[in-house]
Amino acid sequence: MKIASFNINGIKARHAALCDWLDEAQPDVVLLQEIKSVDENFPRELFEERGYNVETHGQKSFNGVAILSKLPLEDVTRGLPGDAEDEQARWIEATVVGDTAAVRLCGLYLPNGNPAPGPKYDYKLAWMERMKARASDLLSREEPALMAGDYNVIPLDEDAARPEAWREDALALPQTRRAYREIVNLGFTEAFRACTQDTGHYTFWDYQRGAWDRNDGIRIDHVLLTPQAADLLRDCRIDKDIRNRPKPSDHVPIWVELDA
DNA sequence: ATGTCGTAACGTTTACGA
Repeated sequence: MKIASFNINGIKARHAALCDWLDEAQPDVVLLQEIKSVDENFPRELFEERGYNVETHGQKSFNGVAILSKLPLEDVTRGLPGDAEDEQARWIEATVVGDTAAVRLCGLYLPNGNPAPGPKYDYKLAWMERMKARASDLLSREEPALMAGDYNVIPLDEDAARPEAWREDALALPQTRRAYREIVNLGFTEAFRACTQDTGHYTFWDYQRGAWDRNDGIRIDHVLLTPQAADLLRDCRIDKDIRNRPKPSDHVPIWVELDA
C-alpha cells in the first residue's frame, strides 16, 4: 500500500498538477494539506473519476486537509481533539483496510508558528501538546497507524541546507524540536530516517530567492509510524523532481510503501 | 529591489499567511 503526503498549497491553483502526479505515482492513499478551500468547492470529481474516495476537512482561504483513497475510507473524523474552540482545519483521520492489515491514517497540517515568540507560536506549541495526546492514544491501540503531513518542524540541523538561516525560526527553535521529539519518543518511527541516513534530502523550498535552484531546502514533511506500522515499512521516498514542473507547490510529496 | 505565491475582497490593488 503506497501512502503519500503532499502539501499542495491551494487546490484551486494545483488540481491539474496534482492529477498529473497522481496518474504517474499511482498512490493508493494521499493525505493533502493546505487545500485552502471549503469542502463544497473541493474538485472531488477530478479524483473520483480516477478511482479515489474523497474526504475533506476544509475552511475558507487557509489551511484545510483532505484524504484521497482508492480503498474505502472508514471511521472518518475531522479536527484535532482537545480544543473545542479551535476552528482551524488541520487534522483528519480515517481507516483503510488493506490485504493484510487495517491502517489508521492521520493527515495533519501543523501550525507554522511564526513569528516566534508570539501568539502564533503559542498556538503551535499548544497544538503540538494536543497532538502528543492524540499520538499517545494511537499508540495504546497497538495497531498499524501513521501520522503524515506538513509538520512545520525541521527536526535537526542536518534537515536544512542552511541551518543557520532557521536558527530563530518557529520551524527550528529548540522548543519546537523538543516538542517534536516528545511525540516521536512516545514510540514512533520516523519513516524517512528509517530508510535513509543521508543528509541533503528536503521536502520544501521557498519560492523566494531561487531556493529551489540552489537546493536551499528544508525537510519538514514527515511520516511517523506506530511500531505495528513500522513493522510493515518497505520504503519511504521524496518525489522531489516534480518541483521542476510549471506552477509547482513549494512542497513535494513524501510517501511510504507498507506491506498492508 | 527586501529575487514569491495563493487566496479573498468594497478587486484593475491590497492584505494576509506562508
